[in-house]
This record gives sequence, C-alpha cells and structure tokens, in this order.
Amino acid sequence: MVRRKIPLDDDHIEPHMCDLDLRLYIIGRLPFFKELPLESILEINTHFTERGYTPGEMIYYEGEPAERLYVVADGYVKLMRHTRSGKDVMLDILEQGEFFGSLAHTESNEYAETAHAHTPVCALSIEGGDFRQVLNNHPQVALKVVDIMATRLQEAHEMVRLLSVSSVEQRLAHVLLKLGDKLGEPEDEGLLIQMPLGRTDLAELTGTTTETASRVMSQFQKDGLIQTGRKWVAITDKARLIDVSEA
Amino acid sequence: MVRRKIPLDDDHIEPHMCDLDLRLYIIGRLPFFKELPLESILEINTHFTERGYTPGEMIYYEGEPAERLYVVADGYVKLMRHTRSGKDVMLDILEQGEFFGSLAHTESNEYAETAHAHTPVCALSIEGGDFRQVLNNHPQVALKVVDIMATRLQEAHEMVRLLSVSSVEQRLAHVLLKLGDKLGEPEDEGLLIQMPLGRTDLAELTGTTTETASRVMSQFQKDGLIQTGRKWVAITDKARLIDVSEA
DNA sequence: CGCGATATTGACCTGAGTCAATATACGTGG
DNA sequence: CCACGTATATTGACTCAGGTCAATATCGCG
Repeated sequence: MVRRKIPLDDDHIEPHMCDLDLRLYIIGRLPFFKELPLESILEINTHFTERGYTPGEMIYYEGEPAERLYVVADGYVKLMRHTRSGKDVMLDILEQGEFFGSLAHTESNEYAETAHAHTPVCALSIEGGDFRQVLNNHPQVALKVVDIMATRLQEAHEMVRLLSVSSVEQRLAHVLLKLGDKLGEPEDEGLLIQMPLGRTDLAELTGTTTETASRVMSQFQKDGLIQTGRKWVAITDKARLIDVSEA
Repeated sequence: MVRRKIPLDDDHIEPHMCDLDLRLYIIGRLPFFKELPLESILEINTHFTERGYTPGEMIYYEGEPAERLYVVADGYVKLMRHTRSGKDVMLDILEQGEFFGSLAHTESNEYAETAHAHTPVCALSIEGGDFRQVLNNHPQVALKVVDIMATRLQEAHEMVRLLSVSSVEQRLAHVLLKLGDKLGEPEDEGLLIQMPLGRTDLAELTGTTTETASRVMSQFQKDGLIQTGRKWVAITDKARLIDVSEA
C-alpha cells in the first residue's frame, strides 16, 4: 500500500497575479460575454478591476453589503457559509470563468456567503450597478446569466436531496465524481483531481466531520476506488464509485 | 390538552378554476411584469394558456423534456425530487405569483423536479422559447428574474447549511417559522399556517421521517411552542421557536 | 532533521431511523 | 346525524450510522 507524495501539478499551486493579456482573454471568453461584438466587450472591460488573492485570503464576508460582482480569472474560489458553532459548509468551488458575489438585488443586499481564495486567485470585479447596466443593455447576456443561475439552483437542490436521503458514503462518492468531472486529469494515479483537497474540505463539502470523511476515504482506498494522500485524491475506479454513489 | 378540529380557512381548500379576470389580474401583478406598460402586458398575455389542477395532480414530472414555464395563479404548488428508494424531498412550496418549470436552457433540458398541485391550483403557462423572447425584449424583466433566481439560490444554500449542521428539531423550527412568515394568519390558535400540512409534508421539507417529525411536533406542542392537529399547524410562541431554531 | 499541520484510528455515545402496534380524526354513506 | 372505515398521527422498543473525544501516526516544509 504505497502512498505517493502530492502529485498535483505545480501550475495549479504557484501564485501568479493577473496580467493584462489574461484579463482581456478572460473577459472575452466568459460564457456570458463571448457572443458579444468586440466593441461591446471592450466597453464592458473598462468597468472591471482586477486583483490577486493569496490562498486562504478572503474576497468578501457573508453579511457585508453586497457591492461587487466577481469573476474568477485564475485559481479556485470557495464559497462558504459559516455557523455560530464553527462548523462551516462549503457551497461551491468556482474555477476560471465562473462568477460570484453580488449579481442581483436581494432582500438584504448582503453577501449571502463568504468567498475566499482556495489557491492563489486572480479575480476581476465590477460594481453591481454597472453589471446590471450591462445586463440591461445586452439581453442575451441576461439570458445566459439566467441559465447559469438555473443550473446552480439545480445543483443546490440536488445537494439538498443528497443530504436528505443519502449516507455520507454516497455523498462523498458523489462529490468526488463531480470534482473528477470538473477538475480531473488522467495521471499515473488515476483521474487526478487537480486541486489541493484536505479531509476538512471534503467534510465541509459533504456535511460531515473530518474524522468520518477520513474513515470513508480510507475505506474507498482499501476497496480500490481511489488513491489518496495528503491534500490530493485520484479516482481509480470510476464505475464502482458510481455504484457506491447510487447504492 | 384539547385538540381542535382543522381550523384552516375553506377558501384555501375548495377547488376553483381560473377565470378570465383572475388571469389578467395575475399576469399584470407578477413581480416581473408589473412594471411593464399595459400594452406589453396584453401582448405577453396572448402567449399564456391556463389550466386547473386538482390536489395531488401532477403538473410535470422530473425528467420530462422541459418545455413550458408555469406561473401559479391560485393555490399551492409543491416542487419535489424523488428518489429510487421512494423517500421524497420537497424543495419548495410556491404560492400565487411564483414561477416554476422551464425558464432556462440547462444541460439536459429536462425538468429537474416534479411539480404537483398541493391544493386545487390554477396555473398559467407559456412555451419556454416564448418566455425567453419576452426576456429578450424586456431587459428589466430579465433582471427581475435574475433577482428571484438569486433569492431562491440563497434559500437552497441555507437549506444545505441546515441539513449539514443542524438537528431535526432546529430544521423543523426553521421551516415552521419560514412558513409562518409566508403563509401565517393570526387566529385563535396562534399564527396559523394557512395550508394543509401533514407530518409527511413536514418530513419531506426537513429531510427526516414522518415518525421523527411527529415526535418533534408533539414535543413542540407540549412545550407550548405550537398548536397542531391533523394537517394544520399554528405557531403560539414565535420567540421561543426562534430560540429553538438557533439553539 | 524535526516540527507543525494533517490524517488516521479507536472507543464510546447519541440522535434519529426502522419496525410495529395503537390511537385518533374526519369523510362518507346509511 | 351517527357509526364506521380509512388515512393520519402517535408512541414505544430497538438499532445503527455517524458524531465526539482522544490518542497516535505521518507527511512534507522550513
């Protein structure tokens, strides 16, 4: 039972700030902007500012007045909800091109979750009102945003279902599969999830404790479903992992 | 410990179909249409069809091709996700003016949940493409839709948090309070939730079993927090119920 | 090389699920 | 209008997944 060192690609860990090319590249390829004429993209671009964050650094806190909409230019961003007891819940992991923050007028107009950089992150942001102006001027962008919101709502509903009716084993299998699809890269170890993920992260993603997450991961490894070590996971038997998630 | 008969208002239970006045009234007052000029509303109106449903009747099933967007004109609609094991989860209860169904292009383009009439329901519906056309022509409507989606996403995230970190007691208290705010009317019994809600409904709303829901409700009643009977609940001590939900 | 962060593992306990029996409310038909 | 039958709700006894507390092991960075 040889346990490998962290096999994650350094690209995904080393810090780097946004550079100008990246910025234009990102904005132009955002799923909701990419069909706009160049002219519009250049105009929209002027409203964005950019900023880098170091791992663990907060981008905004739950409860703060929601003023800006952010877009991940590089790195991974975690969206979390905190609880008085200290047991936190991770709602989502965002990658390049995904947005978060204030994109709508809600009741309280506060950020509903805390966003922080999980890896080194470069994020672009735009003032909420300016973004709404963009939506107003470009209905096809608004439609795209509605589509993305609908997909996220479905994912959240699926998580509600899993938390209501599934075991920790099933939820963990499900989360690993989802991450594998989103971030997986074939490596010697199997389908390697290209992101540092500790037991605490997995626990927060599945609504359990680090101890239980650890136990289940150990069992998965013994059963040959995954390879795992400190802060990394690779899926070695996707088919059987799917079986577990649907058991 | 006198247990009252169902104190629910008959208005909320007796069937009635949509009539024409209701239809125009509803469309004109929908949160996302109400700021449009009358002319536009009349035009949009022509795209809607209406239909009545009896309690328990399905409006659409999870997995069917998602073709139409619905709006509740009258009654209450439950959104559910089913599970192979038969244990269902209730994602939302919608009331007059709320929309559901196909409002976006998602990956699979299937309904992600099952909708069915909880009480007698009148629903208006519009073909998905037509609705997108409306959004395209009226950006301020699209913005409103984005706002509503954002609020729903936050609510779903809050449920994820509750399922991850809270006890059944807390979740049940939370759900009762939310329903009380949304549907509560002051009556002799307390803040009466104007909707027939059985133990099974409460269980599906909180991710537990009917037996546990029953036990917790009995305890709440013993503690003087609520009054409850067959298919009805009234909140008698909101402050202490809040304490429980935040314990 | 050694230390601090991370992960594992064990023993124990408890909230809530399961299975089952009973009670109660309400609609229905006589 | 009452009596009966069915759907709903309650309650008890038992079980177990997974939480908690605590000790130990391991990784990989500085």
